[in-house]
Amino acid sequence: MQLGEEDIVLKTISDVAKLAGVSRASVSRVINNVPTVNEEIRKKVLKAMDELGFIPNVSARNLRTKQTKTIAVIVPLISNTFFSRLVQTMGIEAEKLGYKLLICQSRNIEKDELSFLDLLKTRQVDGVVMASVRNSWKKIKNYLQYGPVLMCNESFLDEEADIPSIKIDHEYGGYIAAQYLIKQGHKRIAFCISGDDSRSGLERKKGFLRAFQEFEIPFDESFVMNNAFDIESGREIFYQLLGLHERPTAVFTGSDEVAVGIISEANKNGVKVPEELAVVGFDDNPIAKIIQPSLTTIYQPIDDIAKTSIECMVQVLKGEKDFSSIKSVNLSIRLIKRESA
Amino acid sequence: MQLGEEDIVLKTISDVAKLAGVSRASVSRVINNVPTVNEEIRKKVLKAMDELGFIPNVSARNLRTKQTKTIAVIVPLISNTFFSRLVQTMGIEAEKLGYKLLICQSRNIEKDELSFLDLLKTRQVDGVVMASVRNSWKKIKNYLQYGPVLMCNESFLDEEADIPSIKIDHEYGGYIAAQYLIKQGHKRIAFCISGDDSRSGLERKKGFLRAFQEFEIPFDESFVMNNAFDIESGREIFYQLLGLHERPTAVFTGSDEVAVGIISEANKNGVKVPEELAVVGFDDNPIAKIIQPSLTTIYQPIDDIAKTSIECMVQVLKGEKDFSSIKSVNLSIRLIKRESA
DNA sequence: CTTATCCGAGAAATCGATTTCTTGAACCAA
DNA sequence: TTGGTTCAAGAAATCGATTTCTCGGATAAG
Repeated sequence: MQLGEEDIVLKTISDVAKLAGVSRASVSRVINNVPTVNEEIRKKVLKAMDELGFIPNVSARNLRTKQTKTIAVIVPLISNTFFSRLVQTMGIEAEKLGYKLLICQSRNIEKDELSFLDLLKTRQVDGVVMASVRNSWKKIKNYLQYGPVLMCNESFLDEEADIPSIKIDHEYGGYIAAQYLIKQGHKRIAFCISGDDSRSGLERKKGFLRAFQEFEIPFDESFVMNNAFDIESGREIFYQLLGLHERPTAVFTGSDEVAVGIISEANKNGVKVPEELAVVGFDDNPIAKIIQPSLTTIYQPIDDIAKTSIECMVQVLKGEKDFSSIKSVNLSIRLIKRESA
Repeated sequence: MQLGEEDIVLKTISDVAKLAGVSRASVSRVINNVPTVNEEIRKKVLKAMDELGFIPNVSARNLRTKQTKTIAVIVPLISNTFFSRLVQTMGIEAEKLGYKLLICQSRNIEKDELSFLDLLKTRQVDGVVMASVRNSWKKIKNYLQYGPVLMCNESFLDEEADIPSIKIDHEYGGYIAAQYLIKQGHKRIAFCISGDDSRSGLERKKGFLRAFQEFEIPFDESFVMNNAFDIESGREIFYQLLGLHERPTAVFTGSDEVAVGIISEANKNGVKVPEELAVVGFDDNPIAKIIQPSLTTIYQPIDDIAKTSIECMVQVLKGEKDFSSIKSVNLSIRLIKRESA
């Protein structure tokens, strides 16, 4: 028993009704601002609520109204700066619109991802925004019947996948990065990806390869570097690049962190950036300007992605928009030229 | 009406009971693994649940059990790397212990902070971890009657504040930073703080000043830099430092980001670090190793702080520990010497 | 063989709101 | 005066679980 616990008696709507001398229904009407309620009754109820320090029990309301005013967002891990920025803006936007944001970290584990989607089934959240997808379309599809699921900066390669997505054009991002490097005379360009189950990574690769095709340059699959997701993995990749029998003259990473890890290690090993190794990142993270040489990268409108996703989800939840009518949107990106390439 | 919405009929415990030919109570017993339930009944219920694809409604359970298995954590903004790391670990730890973590961003707004504490009153969360505090002890105190509130890396200067805190010793951190710089011969050292309502910042300042006293060096209050919280503000502070009539030879910041902003701008302006301006950070963020020159900083055991906070909260919520019996803990920190000082 | 005890499962109450249904007063028209 | 509307407010049902209460059968003790 906690100290003072016995003193706390949470007041219910019935207590308020009794004190005000009205019915529970009337109290509920006052709480929910039903306009037809008589001014005198409203006053009595308000006074009673105030006297008792009444606070409505949200679980009871959730049960009855079948909604929780909560949106879940699934990300791999939140400490990655892209995701922390994304989730920060989503949280603020959700708050503004009267919703709570439940942040779920899947750690890229398929099973965990699904267990977070279960929040929909168990009615703990009203909708889910997936900023990370590892499961197949077939698995995800099943959840759509329980509530709206929105993709955020991710999508399915699967042609038949029919789900809206708020994202940037990753394919185009890969394309302009490769094009820029090729035009600077590079022919051996490495490509970094977090894993072969990264949807956005694969799309970037698609665009990347398209540029190679367009310029009729062959691409060597051994130049694909896996497990690239943070500074530390960037460091390791630098050494892998060194070890390749034909060393690439440039590298394109799916995140600024990886790029920074590579540059940092290059600096330590006396490999000159960009002369001996050009580096292009992705995101335009604050460290892109800090690192020396500063990082050429592809700017992503994170706040836009976040805001649009939440706005869209809330519109659906409020019934202002039909889920099936949501159009996927591609937000624009651009190459930011700095010193590293 | 959404497509297919009319098809979804969520099954309830009554449906399961009917199909299995048992009472609702028995179904509930099976769900909650009550050991006394007959094996045959258990099987029938399990089979029925499976057949119907039954998923329990959590709002109903929450209402009845008066708990939500959710912990709220209040942070200023999540994109700050310290807080994103903190919250990442908290989230994973909470998940492990069967709890959800609701991340609340106060943006250092007092009113918002209180409105998140209201989640306790409305029974939307079982407990609150405050990793950011702007309100006075008097205000916070009122919420303790509604559930456990734990401080995380923050505390009240107010002597009578009686609330447990899992934190590092900020005072000591400020002390060792100042001591280190003073021993290197610095006498004019600037001190950065996010604002004069930052509890942890004020504690660091206390320790910082203690070192000055110990070495009998006067401290000039004009060397206190306010509004220091991210890279950008670090940049601005660099120029403020330049503008001081007697330029400091060293600066101690409350976060690595601020330090990095200062160093970055120093590099651009040809001010040599550490020769002309020594810099000491706080946290040991990954960028501390990346920046050139690398950053001397004070290591904080973020994961420890996060894990301990959540473990502690869960123990209280599970009734394994009495809230009033929780002891505040000070986790150890240490100076990491690199090139910037 | 009878009575006391135990125990598992069903019946019913409960959590605290919202929402539907019902009622009676007020008002108007015939 | 009577019958028909209208409408605000009260009564009761409802959301979907958990938990307490109750009961009857099985077992043990006398």
